[in-house]
Amino acid sequence: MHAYRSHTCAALTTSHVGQTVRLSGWVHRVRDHGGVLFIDLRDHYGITQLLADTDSPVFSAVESVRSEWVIRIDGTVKARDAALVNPNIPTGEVEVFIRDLEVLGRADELPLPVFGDQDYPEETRLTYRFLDLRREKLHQNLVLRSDVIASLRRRMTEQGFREYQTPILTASSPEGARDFLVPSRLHPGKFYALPQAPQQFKQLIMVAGFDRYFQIAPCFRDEDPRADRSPGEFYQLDMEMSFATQEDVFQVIEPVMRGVFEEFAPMGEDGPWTVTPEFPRIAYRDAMLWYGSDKPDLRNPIKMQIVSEHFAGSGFKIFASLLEKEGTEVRAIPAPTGGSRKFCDRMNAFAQKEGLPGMGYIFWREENGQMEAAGPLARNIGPERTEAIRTQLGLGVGDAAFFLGGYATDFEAVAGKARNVIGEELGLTARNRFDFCWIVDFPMYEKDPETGALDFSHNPFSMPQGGLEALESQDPLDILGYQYDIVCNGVELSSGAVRNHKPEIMYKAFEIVGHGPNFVDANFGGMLNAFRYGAPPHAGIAPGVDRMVMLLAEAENIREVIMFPMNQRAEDLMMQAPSEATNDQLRELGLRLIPRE
RNA sequence: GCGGUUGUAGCUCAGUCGGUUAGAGUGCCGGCCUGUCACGCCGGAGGUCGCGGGUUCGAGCCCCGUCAACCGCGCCA
Repeated sequence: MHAYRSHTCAALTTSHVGQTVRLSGWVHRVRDHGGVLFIDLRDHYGITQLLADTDSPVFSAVESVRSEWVIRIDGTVKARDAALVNPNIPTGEVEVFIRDLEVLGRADELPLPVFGDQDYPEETRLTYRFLDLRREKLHQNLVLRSDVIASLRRRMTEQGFREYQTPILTASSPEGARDFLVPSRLHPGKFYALPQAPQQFKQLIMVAGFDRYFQIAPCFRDEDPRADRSPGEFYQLDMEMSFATQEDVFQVIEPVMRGVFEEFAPMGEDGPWTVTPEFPRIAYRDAMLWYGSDKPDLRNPIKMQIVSEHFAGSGFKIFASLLEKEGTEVRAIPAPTGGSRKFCDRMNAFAQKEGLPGMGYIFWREENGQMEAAGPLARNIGPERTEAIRTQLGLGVGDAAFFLGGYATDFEAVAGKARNVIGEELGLTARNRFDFCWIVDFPMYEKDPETGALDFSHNPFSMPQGGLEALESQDPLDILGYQYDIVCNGVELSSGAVRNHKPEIMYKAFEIVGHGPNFVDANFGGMLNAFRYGAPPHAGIAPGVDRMVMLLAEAENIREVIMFPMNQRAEDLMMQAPSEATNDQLRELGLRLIPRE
């Protein structure tokens, strides 16, 4: 017989009754009744109930085991009486009578119980991650993660993509985020950088003629974390394809995403969560107008509209005078079923908390058998304008609408948040669904609101729509890029682009933001040089693996889907990273530490 | 860097208006218990109330400072 086990803790059924078996695992729970005691034995696969009584030759030894000890037992499989079956576990119809016991690993008193599903502080959980990972939820999340990655690989491979590795120690590239630097021993004073993404490498792979590349790629960015953003490192399904248009990328990736989300959809009350059959495509400008965000949650049916005309020259002086300024507008957030003063006041308070002067509202109610528009705004602008607004928004009795005015860039973000809160509070936002969309037609450039300087609004590798001609003839702020995002349930899952593979367009694109050829050569020389020797048009995208798993696991925090995550301060509490370097190490690298004030 | 929340037993938490010996559940240790599956019953140990200072006759509670964790902003595809 095998040294440790003949079966796993999930394997035994009534068909094994009478057999002598060997099991190993962790002591999940002990129930000691004096003359008889039960142990739930747990391994990766499941739980099996063991029992021993005074007839067992090792009874006294069994009495001494404690939670989370690792043990090996030999025993006899017994069927349970009908009344004693545990329907909650797959092995609930049998149990194993212990005849021999070996303690393989004792456990001290636990700083974090494995049994039960109570919440514990992050600090404890991260310090004892190996215990937390034994717990069912986290354990399952990481199994899910592995299965999702395997599925992504299979789906990409089936479409003719191959996985190629790119360097981890590479050169710094100014893509936006702060680099992690690694000092070079052989070149004192010089540094490698960890890749923020394999961006330039995958484009070089296209130049090298590999046609279809993908990689489950580690990416490194030295930026502060968020609940949905792990400090330092994360993984992307990075892909790139040659002779491809934006449409080709969509045709490849959409079925991969839909397939994976259908394959691993969580179970809702009415069956598994559903996935958008065909991802709608929404222009960036429309997304900002309709949803106040470039990552809209489409489970929420609310769509904002421009209603400036109803307020221009109206009796509501705040908006009327506002609209006399160039570039201002008034937008409405329709709120079906939100027609109560209490709700409207609460939303107005929300807007004030978010830093706006307030959020005007109208709501419609029935008074003496007649529809009546209520709220201070309605009185100010009069019945005709109020009715025109109601008609435009398609609202009726019991509904409300909120209004925000000024420069769109000043209130858009709050409007987007308000839309989320309204959808959530009124129960309009659907549940148990993955609602995907493509956000397309991102602007190439944006203006810094403070300095007025132009900068790339996404990354500088995208091909401008209209090519060189557009760069030379159009107002930079009007130029759109072949740049796209996948968004699911309000989460930005990825962004991608048709790449700019022509050196002359690259130089021109950088010139617009004030970078001369020397800057471009110095920072992107490796890639640009390759473009001089026959570069195919190419395009790609890079969906974030951690966020996909987060959505599928219904996790609120990205640490719930990462095996060994760092904390909010980018520390690994278990491995004690980062740690100090020895003087010898520093000397070898030619580094000296400067004390910080 | 800034803002918010939190910090009391190994763990999860309660702790009233500032009041005399700081509690509960769970875990741990001991005892009892032959059908439990969150087993049950009895007993016990376990506390720098994050840390420092202050107000007060008296501080877990009030004030000031500080540290840490998480969430958010800045930052970041």
